Amino acid sequence: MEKFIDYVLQFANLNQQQMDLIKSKATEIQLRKDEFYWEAGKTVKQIGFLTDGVIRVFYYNNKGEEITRYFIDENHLILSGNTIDEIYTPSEYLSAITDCKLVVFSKQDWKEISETIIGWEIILQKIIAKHHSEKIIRRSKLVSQDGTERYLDFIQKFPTLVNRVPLSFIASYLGVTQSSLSRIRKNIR
Amino acid sequence: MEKFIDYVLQFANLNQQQMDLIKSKATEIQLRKDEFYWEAGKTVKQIGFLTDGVIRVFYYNNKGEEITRYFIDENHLILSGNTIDEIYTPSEYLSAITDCKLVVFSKQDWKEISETIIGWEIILQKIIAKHHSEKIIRRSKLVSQDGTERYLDFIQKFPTLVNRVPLSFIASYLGVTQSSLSRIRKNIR
DNA sequence: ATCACTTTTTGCCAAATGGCAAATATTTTC
DNA sequence: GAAAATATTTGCCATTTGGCAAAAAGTGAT
Repeated sequence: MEKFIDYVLQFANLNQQQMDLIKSKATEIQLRKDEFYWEAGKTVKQIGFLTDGVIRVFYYNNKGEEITRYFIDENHLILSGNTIDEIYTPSEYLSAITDCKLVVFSKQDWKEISETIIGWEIILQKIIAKHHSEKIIRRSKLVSQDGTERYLDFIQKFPTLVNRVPLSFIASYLGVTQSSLSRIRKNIR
Repeated sequence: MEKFIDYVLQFANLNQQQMDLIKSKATEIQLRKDEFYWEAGKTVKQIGFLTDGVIRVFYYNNKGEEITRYFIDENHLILSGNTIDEIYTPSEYLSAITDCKLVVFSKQDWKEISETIIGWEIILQKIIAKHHSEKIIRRSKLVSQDGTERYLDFIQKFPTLVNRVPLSFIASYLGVTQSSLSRIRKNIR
């Protein structure tokens, strides 16, 4: 819970009253490994903040293969697609790679909280825009790199994920097969 | 000019006064083929809308290779990075692939226009978010596709670009070499 | 029409990656 | 701690892509 308050404090000042409001509206939930947080086609009714664990975002391509689009780790808002919209139905899945803890707010409560924190709405837009830009840059870079470069880039950018995320998911994220990534790893050592 | 008004009308209603305001603030400019619209490191002072032509967005990777990140064609706002911020200095280049016509607004005028159109600010955020999401999805898809799939996807999504953009830029965008793309093209026929 | 210049295609071969299945290694469960 | 389940590595070979340079095709100016 404190983690979420700290997160917000990075971007806006909060007085005691605001903090209390946030705390009163927050619900802490847990996900066990392999549990879904979102499923494609099911409307999302909450805004979530991940305090512990790792979640992966994936979809099925037209060959029916599961493609990992990215990972979310602790201390990040879950902002896939247009979650913030009042009604949002994702076209992809979010599932827990490890056991997870989250703080969630109903959209109604979230709205109420937003309204009491001056400028929060705009700040949130900027956070989203920043996340988006980073993802675009990150995905774009992959395209012009070979497997080894992609992997080196990955471990440099997400050192804390490497040991918590199965190889197969990283491979999918990087757009190489699992066996290729295994060989790439071997060559690096 | 009318093209820009039409663009805005897709998202918001405008009365005569608002249209006149927009017209009075707009400046039409032209770019000749290969001219830069933005250069990395040079602060952007305008908001631009492309009415004719094609622009490509590119950067240099760590090997010094020019990587095309995407193309912008007519009737689109130029919204790379956080252009909308008051001060924005891009880290990439935008250059005209064909002769281009644009409508541009100084940031000051843009702000003034925004303030007279109710909800415009929010609508703009949504447009940006939508553009971003599309780019993320588009780039992500590439990663799990081979060259042929990437190219087929490209011509399906951007049929009007294929004949106006040199092969080498498309190849760079798709993350394959020029000669590979040439062979891919041959196989498709 | 010709020349100069740019873009695209092609040939040749090397390197990287994929596909599949079996062998190892690691983790989980009882 | 052993058995079962899951994840990773490896071997083998086919396919794809890259790299480089030359040839061919296309474009534009005179």
